[in-house]
Amino acid sequence: MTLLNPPDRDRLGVVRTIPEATVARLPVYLRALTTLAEQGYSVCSSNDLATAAGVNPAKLRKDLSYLGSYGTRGVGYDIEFLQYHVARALGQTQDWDVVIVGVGRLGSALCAYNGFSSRGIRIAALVDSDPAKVGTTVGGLTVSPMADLASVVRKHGVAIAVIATPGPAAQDVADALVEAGITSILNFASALVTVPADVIVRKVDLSIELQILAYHEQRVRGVAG
Amino acid sequence: MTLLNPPDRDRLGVVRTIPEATVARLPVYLRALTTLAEQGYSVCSSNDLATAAGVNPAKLRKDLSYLGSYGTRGVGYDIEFLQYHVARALGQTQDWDVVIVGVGRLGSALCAYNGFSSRGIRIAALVDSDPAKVGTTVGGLTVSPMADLASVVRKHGVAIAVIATPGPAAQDVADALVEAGITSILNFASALVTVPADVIVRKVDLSIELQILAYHEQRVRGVAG
DNA sequence: GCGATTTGGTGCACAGGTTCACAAACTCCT
DNA sequence: AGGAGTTTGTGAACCTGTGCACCAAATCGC
Repeated sequence: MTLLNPPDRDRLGVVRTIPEATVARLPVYLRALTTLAEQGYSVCSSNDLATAAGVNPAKLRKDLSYLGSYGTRGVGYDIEFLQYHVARALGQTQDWDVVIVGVGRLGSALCAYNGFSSRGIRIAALVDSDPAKVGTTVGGLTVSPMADLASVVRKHGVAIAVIATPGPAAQDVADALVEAGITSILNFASALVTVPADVIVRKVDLSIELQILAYHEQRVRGVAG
Repeated sequence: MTLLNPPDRDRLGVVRTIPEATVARLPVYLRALTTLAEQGYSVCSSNDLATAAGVNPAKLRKDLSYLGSYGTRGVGYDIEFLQYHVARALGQTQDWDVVIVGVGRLGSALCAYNGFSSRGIRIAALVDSDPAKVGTTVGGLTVSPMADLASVVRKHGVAIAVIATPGPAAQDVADALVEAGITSILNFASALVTVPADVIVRKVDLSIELQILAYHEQRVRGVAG
């Protein structure tokens, strides 16, 4: 994955890039902060937050230091203040519209998932190639045909799409998404999709996760008997 | 993650540990091999397979070398032969029974997903705490109550479980799973669960994936305008 | 047979990420 | 005001993973 755009700079012009591994943990920290806030805390130490997030305290501090210096030595982090800055770093000062392609069981489940709205994600539209599904309502949204993809994307200013179709359809869908102007794709289909270099694809594969667990089971099994 | 069991050794007694990053890619290779086989190929080079799997050829060769020396220089890999050995390394010589806890939309979607059976994964049982769901049939399986969890696990010899409940229930479910003898957990709930050191947990968080994509969108957006 | 060609296996250097350890900076108490 | 106790921010060592570049081994053509 190559990032072609120039990196962020702070007000002194110093390059401030957030490592990929850190970016992946920021949402976890944000959730942990919310949990702590709900429990009534207003300040927390790196130890508290690291425990709540399930990481090493040193790693947490280093991660947060990439965003800036938002803690106070001898005191800790102001939760609300840090929450704001982590959310800001992640781009959650605005809501991001997402289009889901493929309204099967998984697509419907995603659509009904209500953990998105509080994290700056809004399901803006549903698209499916099956004429029987087009026009039906799922989770308050009407399913549009694939032919309307480009206009749907343009209308809502959608940049992020989810592929929740069967594997064989994934590449065609990805091509259509790129054509429509989508630049970030979350791919649940069990197939590799190739896209231009300026489009980012993340892949979530349910059976691979279970296969990895099976591998570890087999390892201990092999030693035991 | 610490592996407490002694590592595998080959017949000469040499330690043969497969790096975690490699383990995570083996299922991808296996799928790519299946695709190539379906296209009529019986042999492939590391280049062919790497392209099909979307990785660097050198990385592919290094990954496969951890399993043993199953290619032929000047020729390539015999697809069927390699398929067998990758499957064997992953523990796919047997089927692995999985229990799903939480038969909401996501649990049902997982249950209906038919990519599992061909990858050595079998959904053996469904469990839910909601009395209204207990006794209903989903994807050919009858939903059992949480109280029956231990006996279900024992009966089928299940070692792997999936948590597909709302976040707040996740820790209680994880505790019950550990108590029932489960040693590998795939957690879809948006909450951190803590387990004893000998239990492996993998976490898949849908909103985190989208938040990461949103971050990258914001980055390019920030430069553009 | 033998050289040219193809292709797997692997040593090595580099990059990225993690963890430790410690100085800097803040609070609190006297 | 100053010392004791906390807690952050970060330099540095370490570890894992990646990818090049080359060696070894097999095939092919003659």
